[in-house]
Amino acid sequence: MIVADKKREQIIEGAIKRFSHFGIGKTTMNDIAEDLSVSKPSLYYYFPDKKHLILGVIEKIFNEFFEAIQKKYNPELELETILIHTIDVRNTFFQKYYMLKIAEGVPDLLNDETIKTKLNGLKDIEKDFFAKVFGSAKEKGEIAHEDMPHLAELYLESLMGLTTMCVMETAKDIFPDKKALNKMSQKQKDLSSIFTKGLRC
Amino acid sequence: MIVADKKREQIIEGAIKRFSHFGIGKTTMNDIAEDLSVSKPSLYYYFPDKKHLILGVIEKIFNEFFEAIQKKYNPELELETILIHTIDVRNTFFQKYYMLKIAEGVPDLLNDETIKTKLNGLKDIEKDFFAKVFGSAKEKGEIAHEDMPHLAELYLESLMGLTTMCVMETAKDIFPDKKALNKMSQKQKDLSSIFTKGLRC
DNA sequence: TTTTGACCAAAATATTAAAAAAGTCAGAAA
DNA sequence: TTTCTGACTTTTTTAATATTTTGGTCAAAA
Repeated sequence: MIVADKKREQIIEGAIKRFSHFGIGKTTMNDIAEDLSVSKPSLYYYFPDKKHLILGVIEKIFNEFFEAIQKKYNPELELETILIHTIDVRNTFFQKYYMLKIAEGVPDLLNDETIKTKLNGLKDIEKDFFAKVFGSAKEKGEIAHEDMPHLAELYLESLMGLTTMCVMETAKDIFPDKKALNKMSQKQKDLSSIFTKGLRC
Repeated sequence: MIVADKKREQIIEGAIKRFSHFGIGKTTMNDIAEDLSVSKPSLYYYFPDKKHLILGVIEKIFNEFFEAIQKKYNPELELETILIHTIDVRNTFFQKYYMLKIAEGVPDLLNDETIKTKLNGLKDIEKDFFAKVFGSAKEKGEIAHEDMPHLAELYLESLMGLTTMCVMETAKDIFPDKKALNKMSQKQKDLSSIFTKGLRC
């Protein structure tokens, strides 16, 4: 890796530490600079503004996420098992980076076009993964269905919906406890089980 | 109906008109009183405070909702059809009373114990309805499953999750348009279809 | 028993001043 | 030339305050 890129990575990693501990909204560029023992203008040498640093953080975390999913993915296994494994990876990341909650603290971050595009792109990548998983299950004769992208979107959105329900039930500014998290996870798996069976007919 | 109760109902109906037009947060007790051409203390003669008026509103709307669901419910029909009918009723109400968004505008209304209890109670009623529907489908041999309450909770929460996803995609303070609403409705129905099939095995 | 005008206290809102943060730049260090 | 920084400016947040609105009360009238 080029030296400049390495430095860029270090900054992103420093930002991730702060973000995942205090949230994006409560982290200043100075905080990050101090953690790395550099000056603020150094940060601005590598990133045009805070938004692009956040963008870098999002990208890095999701890459880590997609890698973890791919690593755990074994096409040999039956569909339901694959989905359950994926749910575990998803929720590990959900827990690890809970404090990031992109929407929170930085009001109009989600209204920003660049951020929205990036987020949608990442969502699409996850959707493509599930489309691939469902497609592979079809080839193996496990399920009978046509429109895989549509199926993937429906499944993914149902999972995310259950996650959101869990977050909403949790009091604001409080980390959802293990119990609630397990309950959520179980619901997602139960749904996956029924979902899988439903695709067989 | 006793005269006093009739007056109470009129106040609730007046409140509903305001609430569903401007939201709870933007509606004052004076607004409601003026609409009904009475004084504010009159309102307080029938309700100890605004919270109890809101409680009355919630109760009335949900009663209307449950009645509509029951009315459309025909145990003779097959499970999937029943679920689809129910989704239509649900979303009609969702649209009709979208402006109410209980959480919004009135910050700690959802933290209030009385409101939470009421809301949970209503959620339980809907859950019981679905448990009944699933139970009846089982008796008819349509599905094979044991824990109906659990199943009902999972299904209901998935529906609500998809609704929430739709709301989150909609820009703040803007009514979700017909297109988005239809898409949401379609997703709920697709999920119901797969869900139903998944319960057969 | 029901309703109201006049009133009060609490909460929301608007205003302003102070502090903190984002972002810039000329120039130093590597 | 590339990377970095101290000192600076500008924009946002936050805090403090005054002002208005709103929820809620009460004595008295209908």
